[in-house]
Amino acid sequence: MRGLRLTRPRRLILEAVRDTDVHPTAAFVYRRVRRRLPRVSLATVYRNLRVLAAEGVLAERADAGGLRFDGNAEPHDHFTCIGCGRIHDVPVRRGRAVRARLAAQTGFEVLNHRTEYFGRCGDCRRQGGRPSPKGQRRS
Amino acid sequence: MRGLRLTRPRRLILEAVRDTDVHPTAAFVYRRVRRRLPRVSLATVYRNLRVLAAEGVLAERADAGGLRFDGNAEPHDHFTCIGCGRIHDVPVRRGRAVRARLAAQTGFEVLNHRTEYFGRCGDCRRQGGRPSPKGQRRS
DNA sequence: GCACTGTTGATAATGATTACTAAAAACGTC
DNA sequence: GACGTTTTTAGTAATCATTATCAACAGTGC
Repeated sequence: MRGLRLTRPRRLILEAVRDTDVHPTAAFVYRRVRRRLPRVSLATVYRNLRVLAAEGVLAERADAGGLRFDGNAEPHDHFTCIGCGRIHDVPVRRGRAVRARLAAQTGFEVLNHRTEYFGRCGDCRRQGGRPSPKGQRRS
Repeated sequence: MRGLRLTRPRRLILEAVRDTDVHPTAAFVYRRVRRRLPRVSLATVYRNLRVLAAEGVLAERADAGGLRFDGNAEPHDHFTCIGCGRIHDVPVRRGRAVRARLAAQTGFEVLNHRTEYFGRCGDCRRQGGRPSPKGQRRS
């Protein structure tokens, strides 16, 4: 984290992302930060989420519903439950081997890769039935 | 492809997606279709891209720049070149094993997974240097 | 032809994200 | 701690992608 001033809005934004496990959207972070800093601006939230992501303090990811942020900046994969919509972190799988194989097959230089899993989490499996509508909800 | 009328706009939209290798956005498809059907509406393009994706004729995917469509509806992974921005199809890797392992570790039922690779394609490697700005361009 | 159903084009509405700007805060220097 | 400089902020307008609405139209079967 090179020269990066930790102003109060910035710190609260970072804490909001880290203190939840929902891989929040900007709107979610905004609602959270507003509890402690009611006059914060939505633009400030967006701006700082991008700044913090550029610094590598946060990770940024796009999914079907838009932009999401992740307080865990270490490499890891994601599992999205189609029942409740929650996104869980899962340990990243193999490293070099897959990249080397793809490179050999295609001539691409693979610098990075990320896997997304989709399915049903333990809770939703126990409840049986099909995905509840609330699963589609954004947060 | 169950009962799905192949109207002229719909057919042209499908062809536009299939006749390119760029994994186009809706705007790109719109521009293409307009060449042959100048009065087509952007809403028609969006509507039918969704319809065709729902039918399984096309695949829909979200990335940092928004929605993209893929004429290849078979399971496969993607390699995104950070140099030129192009997205290449790559064969999907192993199937069952990885899902089973994750299920055992977490209790999740994994129904599907998808891997995104990032790196530099053959052309961009040969040209050396760092990513060209045009790489960020949308199409 | 006539009723019925699905599709279209045009445009308005929505929602997320970004740009802009004047004021406030943080900093370094004296 | 006042002063000039730089960064950051709040507030708001602007932009952009996507979706909704709806009247007109086309296709089908009777």
